[in-house]
Amino acid sequence: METVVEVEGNDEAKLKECGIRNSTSSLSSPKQISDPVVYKLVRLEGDGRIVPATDDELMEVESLLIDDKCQMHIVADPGQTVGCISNEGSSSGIAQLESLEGLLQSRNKEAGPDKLNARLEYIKEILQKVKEEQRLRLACGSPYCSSAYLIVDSQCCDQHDKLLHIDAKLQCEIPLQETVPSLAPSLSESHFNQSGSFGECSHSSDKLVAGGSTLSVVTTKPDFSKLKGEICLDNLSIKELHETFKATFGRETTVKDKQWLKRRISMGLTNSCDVSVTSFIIKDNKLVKKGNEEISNCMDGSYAEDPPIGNQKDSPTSLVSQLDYHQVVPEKIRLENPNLDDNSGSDDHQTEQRAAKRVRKPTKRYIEELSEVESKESNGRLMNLAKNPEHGLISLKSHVRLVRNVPLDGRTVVTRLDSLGGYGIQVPCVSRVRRSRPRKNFMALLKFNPSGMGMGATLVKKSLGDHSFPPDDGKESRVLKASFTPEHVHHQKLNPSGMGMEATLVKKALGDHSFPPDDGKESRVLKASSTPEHVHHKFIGVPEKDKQFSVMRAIGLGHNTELKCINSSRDSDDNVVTVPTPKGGIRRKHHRAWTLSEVMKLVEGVSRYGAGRWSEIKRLAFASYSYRTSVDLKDKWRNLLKASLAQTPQDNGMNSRKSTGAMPIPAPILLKVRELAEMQAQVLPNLSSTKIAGSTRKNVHEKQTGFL
DNA sequence: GTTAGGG
DNA sequence: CCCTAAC
Repeated sequence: METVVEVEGNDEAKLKECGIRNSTSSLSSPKQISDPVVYKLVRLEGDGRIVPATDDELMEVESLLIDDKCQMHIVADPGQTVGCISNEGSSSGIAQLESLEGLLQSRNKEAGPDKLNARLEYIKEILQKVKEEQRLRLACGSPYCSSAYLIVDSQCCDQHDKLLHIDAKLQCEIPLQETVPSLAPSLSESHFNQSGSFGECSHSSDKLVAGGSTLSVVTTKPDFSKLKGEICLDNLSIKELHETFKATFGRETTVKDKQWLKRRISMGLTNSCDVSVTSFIIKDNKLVKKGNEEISNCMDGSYAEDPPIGNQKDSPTSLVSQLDYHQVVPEKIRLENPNLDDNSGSDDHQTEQRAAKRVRKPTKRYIEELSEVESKESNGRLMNLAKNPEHGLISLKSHVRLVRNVPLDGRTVVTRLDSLGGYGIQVPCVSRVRRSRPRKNFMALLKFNPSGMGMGATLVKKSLGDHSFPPDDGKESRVLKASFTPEHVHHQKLNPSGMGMEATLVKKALGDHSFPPDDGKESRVLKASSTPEHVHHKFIGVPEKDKQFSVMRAIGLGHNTELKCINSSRDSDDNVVTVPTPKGGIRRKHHRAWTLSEVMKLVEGVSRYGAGRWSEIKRLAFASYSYRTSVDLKDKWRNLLKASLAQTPQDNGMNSRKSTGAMPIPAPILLKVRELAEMQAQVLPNLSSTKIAGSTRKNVHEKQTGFL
């Protein structure tokens, strides 16, 4: 058998190429492959010798690279080990490939001090270049900065070093969904799997190599693994490792642990590059598979921790949030690259299922909340810091995580000057801009609250013209809810009322139109979330002109009426916002319980037009129910579906939980719901079978007789 | 503006 | 029901 492998002819040149090419992410470019200096294609003879590759082979490789299946163009010949190897100083490229490991070791032995120094120089250069590239890339808005990078970041538990590279990381604030070009991950993925020496958290390369059938990809993907761990660093002395470390991180280390050093260095290099991800597999919301042991390695801190500086341990919370984060990101990547699961096998099923669903990126709220948590967390640590300056790095870590969160959103990164252990450090953080509507002036609101520092203030805006309140306004009164989340300690100082201040303003819809709706819809609920920061701002800043708009109006208009209504849930008439349900819960007043006939109409509509055509259904079947929006229909259908699926197994006539207080939905209807669901569920996957589609959900015009 | 899905 | 991202 013959195998084409890639041999680098010049170690240093290769390194340069790594930095540049990596950052440009231009893969599989023929000219790169044929770069006479950097790459040399060779053929691996059956006896293990390498001979120069022919042009034909070269072409073949190119085509492989272009092929989008190239991710696994790996030649795994039994008994033959090939690799993306470095054959430094030997352009002839003849080497014995007894095993990749052996070769690499021998190669390392060749590396004298001079070579090492040169390499270190290039490490620096690379870091520089990568940073530059990333910076440029950011400027151009190029999406190539892989989120993998971020994952790497969080994946390896110890992060405080990364503070040194914060600026580099900031370059990576690219919206998540754009981060994975279809081709690149494939390549890098497999490549990554091969090299296996990913960051600190991986020991798998040992196993890979030792395992016998070592694979390799023919790829132009820059491979820092050559620099990493088992390869370059393996045989370095502690001192050399220290040098490398310094070159990589820009700081000294006193760590004597070789293993640790190697991992740190390799991670440092890795993080500066466009590294592929997915040493993790997400399964059942847990990290499993490849990442398994690596993760645990991280967790036990034996590898990832920085012994000398390190009193720090990852707190459970930080760990959790890291994992949590993983759940968000890699899944996305995996979805876009189903191939990546090739060797995971077990969760193919899940992947398929998930692939069917629309992928959502984490919501702003999620990010904000996460950020908030971390912010608090880090602040708490800051407090400790005062007493225990030695622990400074802990808070550094948490702040670094903030950085990590930023790019998810593509949100502007702001930095705030935090005082960490006496040092002023520009710490990037999510600017928690309030969402949606401009914030209302809560302070004004509070003035009306007799309790002053309201733990909670509720204003009920009474309807002025109740009778004229149209039942089918569509939008009914909604709640203005403002919650203050205490965030930073010093911020709390600004907030005299202290903690947990919450104000809820309920504004009742006005029958007349003297009260223009805030947003075009009448008395829509205004929900604003504010941190004490915002309160602070209110004191200082000039309120936007409409900032106090609705509240002021609410207060002003309501006059005494409103004050009366404060905290007095008057359910006497329909002015109230909430209404108690039979079983003690409360429900929005104007919630309209779904009547049976409505449900039936809905089911019928779905049967006719298909689930998903909510607007269609709304228009045609619910024309007279103006208070039911298409979203309502959708929600209701969802609930019905859930109910039908949950209930049918046991097959009770009615919902097993009648205590719900909700109108029980007759079994027949639920059955019908499930039927429809199944029918349409079958249709959706195979788009090819148009016949079924036509009969069930397409053909809106086709008037099937309803089911009811 | 609609739809899907999480909260 | 609400909200928000995806479409």
